[in-house]
Amino acid sequence: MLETKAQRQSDRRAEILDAAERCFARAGFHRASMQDICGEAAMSPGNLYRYFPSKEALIAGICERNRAEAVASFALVDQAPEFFEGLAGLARHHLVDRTEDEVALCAEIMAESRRHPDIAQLYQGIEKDIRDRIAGLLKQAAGRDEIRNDLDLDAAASVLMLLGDGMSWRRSVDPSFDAEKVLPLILAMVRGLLAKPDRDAPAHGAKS
Amino acid sequence: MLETKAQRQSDRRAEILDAAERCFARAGFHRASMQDICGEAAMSPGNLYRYFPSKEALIAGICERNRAEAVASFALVDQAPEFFEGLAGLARHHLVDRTEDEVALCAEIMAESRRHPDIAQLYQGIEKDIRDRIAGLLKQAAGRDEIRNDLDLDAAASVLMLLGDGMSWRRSVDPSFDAEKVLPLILAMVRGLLAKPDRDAPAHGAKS
DNA sequence: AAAATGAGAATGAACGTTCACTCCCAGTAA
DNA sequence: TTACTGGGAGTGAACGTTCATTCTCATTTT
Repeated sequence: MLETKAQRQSDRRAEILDAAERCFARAGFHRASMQDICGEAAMSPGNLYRYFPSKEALIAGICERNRAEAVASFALVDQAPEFFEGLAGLARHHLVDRTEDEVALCAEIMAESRRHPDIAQLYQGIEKDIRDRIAGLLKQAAGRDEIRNDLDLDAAASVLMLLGDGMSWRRSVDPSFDAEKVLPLILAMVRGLLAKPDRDAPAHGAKS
Repeated sequence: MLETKAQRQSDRRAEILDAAERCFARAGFHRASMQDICGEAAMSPGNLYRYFPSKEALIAGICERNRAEAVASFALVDQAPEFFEGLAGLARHHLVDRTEDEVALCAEIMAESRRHPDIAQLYQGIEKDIRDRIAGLLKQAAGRDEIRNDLDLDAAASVLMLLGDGMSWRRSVDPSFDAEKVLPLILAMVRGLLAKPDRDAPAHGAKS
């Protein structure tokens, strides 16, 4: 009884967020009006406002969902047999397999976090979370002797995040960008940065 | 006479663009109103509209200026004695030396180009220009035998641009990001990607 | 005088949000 | 069964505000 009530509410909220995601990905935050979202969600404004108190709350809700998803993807990588393999899987998952809409939405959130202080705080929380997980990954790998141990892990984590941002942005801004094609270069580059210099790295394939 | 007229007009336009840049960097495109810009430029709306026909035209004007500046910075690098040195200089100029406002503005333009088709076209023109110049740099370096010659230059150019975007975004989104600290890692990484494998690369300094 | 330059109030559209109201249905008393 | 009722779900017109843009008129320059 009570359960189903709460469940229904939660489902409805999820539906609304789905609709909002579509609108935001299509038109951006500012150009997607509440009316648009209401239309997409097949719902009147008044009713929508019973589930979310403001447009900003929609954005926040979407952020939270993304965070949950990001965290989940890290859990998957933790189980990879070897560090670079896991990293490659994570990169592929985040940067190649994502749909246009997901990338667009991510770009939108990043852009928005530059202006709305509340969103900025939320987003930076997520960033910190992700950064910590990356640092954890690196530390673990260093412990297992899979990467060089004289690295500034903090700076290395920054580099990895920066690469992620860069690929994500390039995808969302440059229609001719081919993530699939560039990813191997990136991974080779990262390997060069992180791998122990002892075992001489093989030449990365360039001519196909 | 006629010259001074045109000059005055041009100066006035530049002043307005300066004011608009400040406003846009501070508040973003959508939240910076024309009134704000008028205030910053110490000018009435009616008068401002005599110099620029729309808000979008302001954005376009700013884009053009940035393009001109970017092109100029490439000319400087072309004169560097050696490829990696030139690249490092370019990176420093674009990613470390830039002011907060310039980075913010760049982010704003990128975000806006995702929305406004006209801006998108303009921005992609600039991107293409820059990409061509990077490709030219790489080709030249390959010709001089300064970098390996089995590279996919197109993909390598993508990687370099992606790194630039990534650093730029990280700067504008993450206040704790220290470009100065990360740049050496990035450069070492790029060197690993581009340099000829013959001469064994020295270990990049990590522990400071 | 004529043209260029400037000011600032006015305009109209778009937007997020609210509010008064309707609809639907489970529960219950007759 | 039927009639009543309380409240959550849902509606959509309206509100107040903001904003880009335009209009009208004053001032300065040629």
